[in-house]
Amino acid sequence: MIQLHDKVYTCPVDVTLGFIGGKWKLLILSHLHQFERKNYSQIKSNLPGVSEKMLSQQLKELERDKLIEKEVLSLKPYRVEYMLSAYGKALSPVYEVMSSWGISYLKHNGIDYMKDQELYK
Amino acid sequence: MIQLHDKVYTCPVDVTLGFIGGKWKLLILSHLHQFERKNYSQIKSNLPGVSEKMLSQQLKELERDKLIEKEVLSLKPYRVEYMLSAYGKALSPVYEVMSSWGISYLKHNGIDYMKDQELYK
DNA sequence: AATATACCTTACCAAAAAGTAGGCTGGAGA
DNA sequence: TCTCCAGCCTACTTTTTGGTAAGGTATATT
Repeated sequence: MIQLHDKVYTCPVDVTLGFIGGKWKLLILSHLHQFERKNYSQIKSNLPGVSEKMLSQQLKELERDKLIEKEVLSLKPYRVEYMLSAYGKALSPVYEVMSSWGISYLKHNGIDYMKDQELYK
Repeated sequence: MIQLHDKVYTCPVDVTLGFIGGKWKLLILSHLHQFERKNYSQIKSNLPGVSEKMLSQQLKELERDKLIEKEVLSLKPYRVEYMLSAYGKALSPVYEVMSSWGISYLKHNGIDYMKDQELYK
């Protein structure tokens, strides 16, 4: 049992899960892993189905927890770019293994993601 | 967009998340990764806070999805052991990276999990 | 005979997470 | 001037998830 920030965790994996759990965070992180840096709208269109509420909420939490960084490109027209921080990059194997596991699962189910992915856009 | 089993996924990571998402599944998997094979009660005591409902539900789903395997040791007194399947083992880097990420996060917050872990039992 | 332990299941309820819908600023382009 | 897009935020509602409590079988232990 680990106590931290008024919460109790059963093990280190549980601690990590506290930061990247939920429906959207790992998706955001792995997209930033794939594409390096992206602005708000680009992330939004990469994650079909995300609502703006969810996206800005999750981005804010990821930023607060130092998994991603936001660079403000301009203020007058407010423009930003998001990218993985060193902490976020340390989880790269997670994004990669989960991605290839998913791809091979799809392959076993007759879906060749690598070949078909342009069809899904 | 990927369509599979009446659901829509945004990418392969999302597909994988469909199998290991939620509060308990990754914890169960990483415990089985650490300890090789365990019976129901051992898993239960390794996951403080899990209810029997959640545990048997999640074990059942993980088994259905072929991430773990159950060996029935005896029927008359019903005794079983759970272990990772090949599919479950393919995610090992996920368990390991998430665990070491958690440990280093704790270290940065003044908790030396490796040193202190016997204290928490 | 009573209790304890392993291994579950089910019905019901509460909390957390996520979705909907709207609104707001400040350019840029027609 | 009107509309569009980037980049958000907030109130409200719904869905999903997880928790509680109880029940149930079979065997071993005291």
